[in-house]
Amino acid sequence: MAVSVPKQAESETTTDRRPSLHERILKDVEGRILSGEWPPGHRIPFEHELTLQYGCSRMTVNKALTDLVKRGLIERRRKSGSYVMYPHTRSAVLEIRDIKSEVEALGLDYGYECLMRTQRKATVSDRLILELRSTDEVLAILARHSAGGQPFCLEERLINLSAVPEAAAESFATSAPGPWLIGRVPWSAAEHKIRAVVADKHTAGLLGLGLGAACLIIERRTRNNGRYVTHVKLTYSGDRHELVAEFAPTRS
Amino acid sequence: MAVSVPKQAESETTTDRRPSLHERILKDVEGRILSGEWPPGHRIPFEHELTLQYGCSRMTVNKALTDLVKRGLIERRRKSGSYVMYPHTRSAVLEIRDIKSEVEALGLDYGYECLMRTQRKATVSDRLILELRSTDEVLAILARHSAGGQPFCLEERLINLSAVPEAAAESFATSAPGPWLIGRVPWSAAEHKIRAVVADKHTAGLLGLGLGAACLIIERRTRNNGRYVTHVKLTYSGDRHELVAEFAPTRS
DNA sequence: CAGTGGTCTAGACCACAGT
DNA sequence: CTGTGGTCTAGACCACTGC
Repeated sequence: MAVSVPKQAESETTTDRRPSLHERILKDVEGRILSGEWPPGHRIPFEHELTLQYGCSRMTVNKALTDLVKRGLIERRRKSGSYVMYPHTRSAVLEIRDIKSEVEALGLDYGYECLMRTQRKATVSDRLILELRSTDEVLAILARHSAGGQPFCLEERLINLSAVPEAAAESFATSAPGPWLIGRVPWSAAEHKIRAVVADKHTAGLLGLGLGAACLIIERRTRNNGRYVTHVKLTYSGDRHELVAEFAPTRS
Repeated sequence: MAVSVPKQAESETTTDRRPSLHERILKDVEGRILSGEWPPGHRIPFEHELTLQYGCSRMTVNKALTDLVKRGLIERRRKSGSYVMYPHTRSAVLEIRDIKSEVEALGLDYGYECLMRTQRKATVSDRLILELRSTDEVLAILARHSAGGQPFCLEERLINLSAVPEAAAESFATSAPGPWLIGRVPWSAAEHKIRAVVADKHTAGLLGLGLGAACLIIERRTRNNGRYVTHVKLTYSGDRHELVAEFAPTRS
């Protein structure tokens, strides 16, 4: 019969045990890396050494170090040890939010209106964008989001009706397709393209901009189960809107 | 004395054991979620049930499910169970690459030239941007990156010399400060702002653009050890450059 | 060959939230 | 009170790799 083992083996800093042990180990090592004490290329202690330092089992140490690998801070090689990674590619987490919450976060009233809604057989352009067969049908929507009574963002959306047939029954007259799709369709991957353009006459008119104004364009194509579900092109007034991205030391 | 336990307890799909067991469990559950078989709100099997299904210990199941929590796919509540998350905020991983590799990835020759380099006591503007004291010194650099002989991107950089005193000895005449900093200064966090503007006369001249061209601006402020290390403003020609972001189901 | 990490086990105790 | 997840242990076997 197995013996009940005392929980804490104690090293020295025995106070606050709110954070779990593997979390504390992770933070300790992370701290030494970020402070520069352990520079890129430095070999961090072996698992069995940390095991002794923290008075815990190898699984616990392993969990912390495995997490650090996922965060891209260290790299581990068998027989050799664990090394602080050289920062090579940096990634930023760009949070693509729901437009309504985006507007409300600015403390403004949100408005939505559907300017156009067409159901059609996929055109050549549609087929290129969503990788469709010519027999597929799509729903094309042009809508405008507003903030505080002013035009905020133009949405040009294409929905693959073969992937989301229920969308055909929705009018999207008073609520945007984005949130509807999010609540209904499981997502697995998406690609984003971000670029700047000068507003053309049509866009400028719909967004209430002067001719020649700069616009920020975000295009997103969402994939699930091996096919593209939807494509959306969002056009923002360039000087009224700013994308903010937080940094993340993600693995790459 | 502990008994050596047979490694595999086998359920049914016993073939390929290249992927580890916890990885297989993770993929299985992930697959059911992404396929829509387990929709948002669905309660996935308890750990002890999966333990039986896969014929493994609870730790192995727990590892898989803990990973799914970190990926934002499920949520776990004690006494209640584990539930498929409703997708609320979606995040995209925006990869901010080194400009040189960016250019070379396009198959073009990369060029760099330093247009201005000033070392000075922090101005009011500098102090606001990097949160400095008035006694701090900064290095200000204006540089141009080119691709295939054409101007590609303008870099306006500010380096906090209190954080990186070694930078004062660098001329940055023939190599960009970005890669130099990356190899030298540990990073912990950064903020990005992305927006579109119309090129002013000066910028248009330096980038070889027509008046009124749209530009994509990326500003990045890098933090380490509680202070800002550097700030950089990159100005790209809007229609020649496109930011690409991959999707990531990161926790939020 | 020997040492490292990768993975797994069969238990255990605890915190917490429903009932 | 009971059942769930959160964490941890003291082992174990294996794959890989540098010597």
